[in-house]
Amino acid sequence: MTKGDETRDSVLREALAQSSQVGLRGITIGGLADAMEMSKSGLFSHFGSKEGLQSAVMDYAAEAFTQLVIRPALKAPRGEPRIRTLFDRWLGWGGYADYALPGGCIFVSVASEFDDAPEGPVRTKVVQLERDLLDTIETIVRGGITEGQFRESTDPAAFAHDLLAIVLGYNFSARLLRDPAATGRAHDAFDRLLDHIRS
Amino acid sequence: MTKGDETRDSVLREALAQSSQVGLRGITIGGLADAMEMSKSGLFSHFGSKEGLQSAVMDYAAEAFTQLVIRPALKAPRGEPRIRTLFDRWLGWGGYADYALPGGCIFVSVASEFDDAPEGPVRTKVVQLERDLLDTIETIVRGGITEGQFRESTDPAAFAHDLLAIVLGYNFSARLLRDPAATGRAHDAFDRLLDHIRS
DNA sequence: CCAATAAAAGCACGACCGTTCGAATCAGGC
DNA sequence: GCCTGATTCGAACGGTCGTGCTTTTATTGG
Repeated sequence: MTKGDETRDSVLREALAQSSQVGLRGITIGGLADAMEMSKSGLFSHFGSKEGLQSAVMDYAAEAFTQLVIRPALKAPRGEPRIRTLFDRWLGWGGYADYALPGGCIFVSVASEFDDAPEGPVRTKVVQLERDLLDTIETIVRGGITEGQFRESTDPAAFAHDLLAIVLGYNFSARLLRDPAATGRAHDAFDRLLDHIRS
Repeated sequence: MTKGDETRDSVLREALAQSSQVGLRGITIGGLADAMEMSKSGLFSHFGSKEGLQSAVMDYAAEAFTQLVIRPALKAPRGEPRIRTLFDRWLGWGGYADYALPGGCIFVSVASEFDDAPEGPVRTKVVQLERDLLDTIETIVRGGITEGQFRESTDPAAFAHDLLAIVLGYNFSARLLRDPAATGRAHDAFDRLLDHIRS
């Protein structure tokens, strides 16, 4: 990895951390340059535009999420263990990297930030990544159906949607309200969701 | 109502509409002034600071929500009809006023915006209003328990949390993904949630 | 109708925004 | 160890941000 790629990478790591707290729109070239102790223009030249930076952050986040959440889940046995691993890691993946995401899951933070945004490359990317995430969940569910662990009548898309809703609710309780019961409730909801599709 | 209060009110209406789309942080004194066709300073003088404006917007939103969602729910019979009315109106309250909230429920939009924000008067207000909303749901659930419609063992706080999660998920699917199945899924999830507490 | 008061406008400010560009500095291949 | 290209920097740009003043205009009570 060349020097340029190296700084680009560490800039993205910092940008991801900041985005998880203030959103993709909240990050600032100047603020990022300060945190990295480099010049605005030097940092800027790696991305060409703020949109380019935002897109790069989302790509970087997707890569990290794949490595820290999805890959470990796919290593677990098909069906319930796999979906449970995904859920557990998802709730806490901000803490699993050598760096941290102080603002929790960025896919949650960013979702409502772009829900009413006009069409544009960043929104398109956000939507696509969220869809990819739902697709992954659906695939795992389908695997569980094939295994016979989950009912034939299970609707994978509905399950994925409901699972995402649980994570959104968890984020609300844990981060906004700082409710200590958040984790327990999320797991309860998850168990109930699983009960419904178990055969 | 004096002239000043009148303009203040219409500014808040516009500010609420904008906030539902771009968030409380996304609104701008200048942008608001343009939309109202008045000067920045004239508009500014009604609120004293941007924080003051943001707080006022949340108060205004709470008032509208009470009138358009909570009050109609409380007019419905206790128990299931009441909680169902709340849910239905909640999903669509952006369209119920003579003005519209083009960005949907502002309590949803704003939740993740402030979840990692440092303590401050606006965050405090947001948290308090969200808590009030959960309290209202809990009270309605307790009413249903008293009526005998809901199980004695029902946990009103957990129900309120789960209901909120459904709305968050609905917002995600409907507004970010623009999934036409969003409404149906939200109602399905709501029915399942009710099934669980019905006696 | 006029005076007292409230509301709105005009203007300027310092700070920060994203972006451009030319100059300085550095890295790696010969 | 130099040459070339990659990388970073410094300074500046036009804009917009929130906010403070002073002045002008509108409203209202007597």
